[in-house]
Amino acid sequence: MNQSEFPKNYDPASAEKAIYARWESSGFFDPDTCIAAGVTKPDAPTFSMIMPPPNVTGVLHMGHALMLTVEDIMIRFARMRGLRTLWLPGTDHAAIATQAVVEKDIAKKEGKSRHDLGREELLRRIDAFVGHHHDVITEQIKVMGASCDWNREAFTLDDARSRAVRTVFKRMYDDGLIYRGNRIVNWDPKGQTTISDDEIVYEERSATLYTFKYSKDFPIPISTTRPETKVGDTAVAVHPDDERYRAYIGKEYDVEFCGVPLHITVVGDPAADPTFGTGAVGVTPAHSMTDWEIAQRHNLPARQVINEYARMTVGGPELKDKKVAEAREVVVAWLREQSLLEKEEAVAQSVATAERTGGIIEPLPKLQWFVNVNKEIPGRGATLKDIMRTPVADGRIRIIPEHFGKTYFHWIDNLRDWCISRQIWYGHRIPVWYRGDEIAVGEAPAGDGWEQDSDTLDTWFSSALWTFSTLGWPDATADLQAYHPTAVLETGYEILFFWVARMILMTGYALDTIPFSTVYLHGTVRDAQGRKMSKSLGNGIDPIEVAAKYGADAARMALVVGNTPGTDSRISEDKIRAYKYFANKLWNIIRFVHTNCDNTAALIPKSAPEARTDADRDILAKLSEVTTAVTGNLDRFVLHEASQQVYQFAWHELADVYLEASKTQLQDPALKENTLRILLWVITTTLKLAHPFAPFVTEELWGRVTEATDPKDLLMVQPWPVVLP
RNA sequence: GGGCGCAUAGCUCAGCUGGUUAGAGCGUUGCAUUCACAUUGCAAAGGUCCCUGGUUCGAAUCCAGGUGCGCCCACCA
Repeated sequence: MNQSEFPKNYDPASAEKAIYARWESSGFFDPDTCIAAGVTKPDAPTFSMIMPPPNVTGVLHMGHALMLTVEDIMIRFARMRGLRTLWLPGTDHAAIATQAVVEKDIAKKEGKSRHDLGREELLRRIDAFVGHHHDVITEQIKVMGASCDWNREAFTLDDARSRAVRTVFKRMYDDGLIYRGNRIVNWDPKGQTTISDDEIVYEERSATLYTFKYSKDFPIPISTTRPETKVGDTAVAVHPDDERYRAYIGKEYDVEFCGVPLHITVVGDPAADPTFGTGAVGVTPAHSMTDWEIAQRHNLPARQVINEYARMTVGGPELKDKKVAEAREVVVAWLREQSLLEKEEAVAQSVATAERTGGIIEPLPKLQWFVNVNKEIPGRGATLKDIMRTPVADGRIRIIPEHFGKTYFHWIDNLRDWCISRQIWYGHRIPVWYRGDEIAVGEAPAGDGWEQDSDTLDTWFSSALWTFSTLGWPDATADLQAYHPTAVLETGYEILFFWVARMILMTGYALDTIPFSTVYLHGTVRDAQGRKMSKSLGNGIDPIEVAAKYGADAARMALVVGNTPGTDSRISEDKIRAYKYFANKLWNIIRFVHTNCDNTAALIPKSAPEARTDADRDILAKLSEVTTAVTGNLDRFVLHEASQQVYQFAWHELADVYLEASKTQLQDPALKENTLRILLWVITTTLKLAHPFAPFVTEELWGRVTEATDPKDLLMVQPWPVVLP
């Protein structure tokens, strides 16, 4: 082989695309093909992972790149160890996020709202948007080298997943776990929809705490930051042991507050904190979660005074139809006028806002669908909370890093019923049909006059089914049988609650098993200064650009080396460049052997060759050591150690020490051939060890050393090196 | 208010169940180099392992307290 065929430096840009195409055309991403071709034994144990589906809202970022890298390392390792390995890819419809992006775009370009377009037209537009992003995303996944099975690709909103959603919904409804109820929900007036507790972002703001009485005759002053809601008060709550107010408990008063007649009952409730404000709470059941609960305990009526557009619905012309902020001023002015205002204090307040739209959340009573997490499941002797807690508590599900288990339990302990209905159009429509007083659940009923619930389901409802809906459930498919429960769920710690917990819930409920036995949580990828990457800061590093410039292998290594699970990491171009150099180092190790040997393929030993010099013995011993260490670390998911060990060995043992020693040994005719055998043995083993981390360059070099062209000779399906005892 | 985590070389971080002179990458400094690679090699400098106390033959590692950061949760009216 001459110089032009083996250039001095590795050029990832020209090699990677062709290598991925070879992998894909081999069909070995699909475990069925592996079995058919004989690279995997049909009775081999399985190793399966379902890819956390990226949102079709955007394109891939560094967080996705980290996810794909970690998962691909696990998958390639498993495949090379001879396991029946499945990595199933997919994308997520991300209901609220996607609809919000498309609506915003239409508003900007055409000045139209969703109501101008209508439900069908909006959905058509969203589908077009989603189709485009899906294609971009799948290309990007390939750029990163992900060896996932595209034959089994899934989408959270396709027909198969829809059927799974309807089936679970129906079953839960029949079990009384899904119910419709009038409850206080987090209403986002900007997005015109309900959102879950987890989609709320609290913002620290300064506010004024007003202390006043409803009227001159009312005996108890109250404090609030939201005087405008007081027109909806039906009670005042005081602590039952509070001496100051005990005498008033049970008394009822009629007052006129800012032109609105109120009927106030004084109740004793432990929720009232005697040390806060005046120790008495004005209870507004319709516009506060806490107050709603107080009202439930004392059978108090709820009176809605704010509508879906955050405007007042009661009072005279000075109040009615006003936005809440304006109404507040009106009420405060009235209080001053009436000399009812006793105190004004500046306080810090955390305001609930919607994660997606930034709108200030207005708690409202609404008819919504809920999942009851505290009800005993018929015939199971357990609640959904129990189902979430038990497998983690008893160790059937292992969370890495371990300490997230504590956070997980803490979250479950504080969990309330899950509101699953959303007032948006994009998503799984709630599978409930109404006709007068009749109700049908699950599938559309025959006959005329039925109308389907207009709401859609929370995205996480369908995501929660992901490990089994992707494998064909509710049918008892061969895939479901073979690959479920999956081996590992690898995802970011920020969605432990959103997603991981709910997968455990749904799988435990629907299949009476666990969705996965290991949860591997990765941290957030930050920039070199430790800031989160964001569009507004403009500090994002695009993984696709990086892959083009330095190679996907370099990006993968940079993301994994020194990055422990559950911990945020920093990435910079400097770090990525360092691993581009590593790929080049591997390249030149092989290049060196090529310049000294023109029949590498024929000389590759079948088993460990004999050592004749101290240098030989030393490198073979080191090779065994690193093989054992890397294998052990990959088995335990300690990727940051394993990747570093490969790097260290290839560069500082093989290249720096043995290659140098081999230069003199190659001059000795008595040693030359054996030295080449050892070199080839060590090199081929090293390529195998490095392959999960840097799949492209190792595959390329493997081809150059073995000169083999049969798909079965691809490095990706070679057996993992074994250390003989 | 409740919970979780972090503090180790100039920078970014490893360091498992406590055990020789505490490690890596990047950076810095010096030397080398027509020899696989300058995307190189060799070498060097650089650390009270945040503080205090405890357990121990022995602590970066375990325990308690403190200080400083960060994150998550929450019904602060």
